Amino acid sequence: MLTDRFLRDRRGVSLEAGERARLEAAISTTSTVESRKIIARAGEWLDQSTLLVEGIMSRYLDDRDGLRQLVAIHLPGDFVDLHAYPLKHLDHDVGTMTPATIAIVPHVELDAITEEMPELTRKLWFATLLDAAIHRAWLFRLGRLDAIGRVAHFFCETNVRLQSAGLSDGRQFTLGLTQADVAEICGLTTVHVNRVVRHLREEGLCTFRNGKVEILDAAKLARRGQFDPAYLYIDDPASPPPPDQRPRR
Amino acid sequence: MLTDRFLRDRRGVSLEAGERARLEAAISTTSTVESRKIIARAGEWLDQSTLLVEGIMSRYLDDRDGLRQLVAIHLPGDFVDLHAYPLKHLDHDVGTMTPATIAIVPHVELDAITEEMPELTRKLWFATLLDAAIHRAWLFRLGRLDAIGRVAHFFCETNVRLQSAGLSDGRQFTLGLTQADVAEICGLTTVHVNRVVRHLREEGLCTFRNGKVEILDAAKLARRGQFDPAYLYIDDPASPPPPDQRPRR
DNA sequence: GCATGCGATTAACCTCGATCATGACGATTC
DNA sequence: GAATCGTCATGATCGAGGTTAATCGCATGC
Repeated sequence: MLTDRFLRDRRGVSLEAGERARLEAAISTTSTVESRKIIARAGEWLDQSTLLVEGIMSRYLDDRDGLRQLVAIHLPGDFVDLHAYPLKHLDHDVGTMTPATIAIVPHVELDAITEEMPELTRKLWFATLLDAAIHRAWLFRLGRLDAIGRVAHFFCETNVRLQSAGLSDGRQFTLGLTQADVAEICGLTTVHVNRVVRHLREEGLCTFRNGKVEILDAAKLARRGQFDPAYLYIDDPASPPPPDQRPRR
Repeated sequence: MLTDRFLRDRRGVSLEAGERARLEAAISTTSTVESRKIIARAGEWLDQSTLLVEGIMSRYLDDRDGLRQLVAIHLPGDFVDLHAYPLKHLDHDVGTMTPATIAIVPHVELDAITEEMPELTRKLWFATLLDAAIHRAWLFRLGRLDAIGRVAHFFCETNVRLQSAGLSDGRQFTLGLTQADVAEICGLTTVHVNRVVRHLREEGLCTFRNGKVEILDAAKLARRGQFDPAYLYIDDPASPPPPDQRPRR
């Protein structure tokens, strides 16, 4: 199903079969989009949202000189601009990074869901807040890490996210991105990303060639990028949620 | 009322009287908190959220060395950790920056609201996505602006937000923050924030003394920080939403 | 009266990453 | 086969901002 990867293995909020079916039924059309196409522009009024089925998409802001700062990248299973449902106007552009397959969900369908299925509504709400949590990790990355740490953190995050989508084995994965893309994500220049990539390779942490990332030493890479996957809210039987005063569940 | 400033003058989503009353009724307690206190820690399980009535609060992530990166500051009227309602666990700490008055809303009340009032639910959802939009502006700030631009952008944003809360006249406002706080927001050192503040003063853009900001040249300051308030979704009869293919309304 | 402490300020020094430039390699097009 | 373009690679130079440290102003407390 098109929604199979949506909220997969997320702590406590994975969809029930009925909920998934309802969401699937909300899809009006699916289509393929070529690489590097703009799907939605900042300020546009939207009455539908986009579920990413295959490929990689991004959201970004432009500066005065036309340079971009990516604020999110989206992987298969992500509801790319679900936040357009309550917001209606986006504050950024949305585009593809690679060829992509997308499914369209009209907002009128979401109206129906929010009227009838409060539990599913909370899960959709959760999905948009997961993106916000990733924004916060990116803020940490840009504000507190040096260039090497930023790239390391980004690779760690993407590895975990792709793994939960079943698209990485945890050791290597294909990311259709160039060094210039990574630069726009990490707030660096492509020249410097190139040097960072070389450094990471020489230190035996990871390699990045032809859009393919290979993790050589996951622990060291995570340490270098101060990466802790807790903010991704992924179910992992091996690492239960942190201790706290939570009632059992 | 305690909720008077919540979603005030936000494009198309201000609360109806009945909705505001319902939210007001959802408040269980109010209390005052002293400055620099932690309200919630990362990972904790939460069954209530906090509406900020008076004062300034922040959300932040710690790096390995104990340095903090602020990911949000909250002003009176903000529903500081409403995102804890769907998320249950936060990925960051929440604390006060100044003495504050807060109102507590138990999640069971929000359960009831989401069951019975889908329209209000969408507005609450909107409020959490507004915070995400601000996250994105902060990402732009950290990723694409230099030190002077970052501080300029932050002062512009805060001015507009405080103005919509009725706490700034657009020319000057009191922000209980130190230069060190601004450093944690802008990903800089306090020493450099000091240099930036001097520069902004010497250039006649704004001053920052004793936690008070005075805007000397709003247009120049906005230009220097590449600030465009669209992402704050504030109703402003003087500046209608950007042109697009939206059906009339 | 003095001690204490926080925040602002300023200087000296140095590093990280930007900028500018050049070239290699492979894929595409004509 | 030549030309073009996107991506990767690498060197040289420079400047924005970090680091360290010293000082000052001012409030608070004893």
